[in-house]
Formats: sequence, C-alpha cells, structure tokens
Amino acid sequence: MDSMGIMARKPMAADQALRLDNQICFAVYSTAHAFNRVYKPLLDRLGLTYPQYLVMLALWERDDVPVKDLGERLFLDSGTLTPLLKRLEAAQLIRRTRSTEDERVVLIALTPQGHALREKAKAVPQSILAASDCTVGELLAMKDEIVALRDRLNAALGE
Amino acid sequence: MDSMGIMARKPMAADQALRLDNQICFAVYSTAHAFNRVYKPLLDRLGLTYPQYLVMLALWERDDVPVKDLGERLFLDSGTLTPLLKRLEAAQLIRRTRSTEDERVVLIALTPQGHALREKAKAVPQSILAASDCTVGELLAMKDEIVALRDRLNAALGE
DNA sequence: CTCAATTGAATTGTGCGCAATATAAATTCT
DNA sequence: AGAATTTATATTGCGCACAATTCAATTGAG
Repeated sequence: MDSMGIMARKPMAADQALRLDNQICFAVYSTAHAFNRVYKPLLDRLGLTYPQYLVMLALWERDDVPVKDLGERLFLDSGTLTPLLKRLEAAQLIRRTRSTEDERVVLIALTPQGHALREKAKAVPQSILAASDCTVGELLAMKDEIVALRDRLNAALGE
Repeated sequence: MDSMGIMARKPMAADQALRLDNQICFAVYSTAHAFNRVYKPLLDRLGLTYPQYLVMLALWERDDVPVKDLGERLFLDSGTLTPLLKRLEAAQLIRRTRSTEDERVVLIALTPQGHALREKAKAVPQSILAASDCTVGELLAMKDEIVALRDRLNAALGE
C-alpha cells in the first residue's frame, strides 16, 4: 500500500519493523529461554526449576513474608506462585503458614533445608558468568539497561 | 578490551552474586514478561498470542517451510510448535501439508487470511516503541547486545 | 539389498504464566 | 452494627516450553 515519500519521516518502515531480527522483544524472549537452558543442568542438582530458584533467591534475602510481597518482587501473581510454593513446601524447602494477625495472609518462611540450600546455590552464578563469556562489569551494565527498559514497559502498563 | 586490568574480571563475592537485583537473568526474565503484558492487548485484536505472533512474523518473511525450519529460527522445538501450529491452522491462518518429497516433513504455508493479517500487524511495532519510551536507535543497540549475549549462551550449551 | 541408525514430527507429562473467577477476611461507610 | 467494598490467596482453564518417548520415513553401512 504505502510506498516511499510519506514514509520518509517515519523512524522505520513498517515492513522493516516487522522483521523478526529487528524485534528487541524477540531478542529478550529468546535470551530468556537461552538462560533457562543454561541454568537447567545447574539447578537440576539443587532440585529447583528456574522460577523456583528465583523464589529462593528472594527468600534468601528476606523470608517470613506474605505471598503478595514475593509476587511484587518477582512480578508474579498468586496464580503462578500458589502452586509453585506448594511444590517448594512439598520439597521441604519452605513453610506456608496463615498469619494470625491477618488470616488472609499466607507467610512464606524458609525451613532449615531451605536455608542450607543457599550454600549449594553459591556456585551457580559463577557458572552462568562463565557461560555468558562476559565480564561482571559488562553484564551489570547490560542488566541496568534492560531493567530500565522493563520499568518503562511496566510504567506504560499502568497508564 | 579489559583496560581496567585484573579488577574487571574479579568475580564478585558469592553473597552479592546471589542477590536477585544483581541477576541479569532475572532482568531478562522479568523484561520478557513485561513485553508480553504490553503486547497482549495489541495482539488480542489480531487474535494471536505472543508466541503465535512470532511464528507469523517468521512466516511473513518466508513460508512454505518445514516445522524444523521454523523451530530453528525461533529456538523452539516440535513439542512447542506442533500444538501452536494446529491452533493457527484452526484459526485459518496457516495450512499444514506433508511434503511429497519427504513424507516426514510438514510444510507450513500461509493462507490468504494469514497473509492479510500482516497489514493489521503493521501497527504493532509502533505501539511497542511508544510503550518502551526509547528511540529506535537505543532499542536496536540494546537488541544487538542482548542477541550477542544470547548467542554466547547458546554457544556454551553446544560445548 | 538389508538392517541399523538417523531424522522430522507428534505425543505425553510436568511446570510455569496469566486471565477470570471464587472465597473468606478485613476495612470502610453509612 | 450491618452492608458494601477492598484485599490476599486459591482455583480453573488455556497456552506455552521442554524433556522424554514414540513412530514412520529416509539414509547409510556392509
């Protein structure tokens, strides 16, 4: 339909914008899967899936927290977290208890095994760093850019 | 590179490395979800999910291709693609036919409706660009960095 | 030419991710 | 206090992702 001329001012022709290779979202999407595949053999040894590992990371920083709290830190809702947390409970890594102050709240706390797993997990970031073939500095810089993008996307959702 | 000397490669303390906020993988993971949420209302109008949209992007560039071919372009396997493609077929956007030369191969071709949908999809990248609140140049630069990271991760898997 | 190995898809089972809905507890508003 | 609203979690249903397995078609070695 549209040929040249009027399109000259546009930042990118629509045809180009639809190319798979030009999509930053596909880059992010496929990189997330690549991370998942690199993590898998490492996390198998801990008996965790990648999302479960993220939950454990969050809990190692602060536990005895409501599900809601975890959800906000991880950008996940109860539909995802409830079954995941039940599996972590079945694996004896966490305990789920109703708060006595507010009976709607379920507090998530680490068990001794859950705390202990942290020591085994300490080796994981090293292996990921090696697989990424980047320096810590490069990764941290890229992380900051990506987080800034994520936060702008999330801000756009709120409007 | 490495003008900062040996410090640039010094690994960070294991405690720091386990912090959720320091994980580039979490940045990528949570950004992928943020993209998904931004795309959802746009793709709902096309009747597509985000992975289905990626498949259509790939097919708009080149169709009449084996499932295997699509899988390599999208980094997905038949376990993911087979049911997804059946849904696209049910939606009349593609046709799945066995190759006559090699009966193992299923060729994926766009229907007229599948081709036509491309026009409606042209508006999507603009909306994403707006939500990202970045310039095209910034996004393309970031994309290249992320793709380079993805390719190094995938290379590490092959070893 | 035969039979073992390989290849391309499909199938099965598990675990996210999220929308929509449900439910019960807490809060707010008359 | 009682009703309406809000809040925190749980449930259901659908669609990915991916490992593991199956199966038929093709290729390759002897």
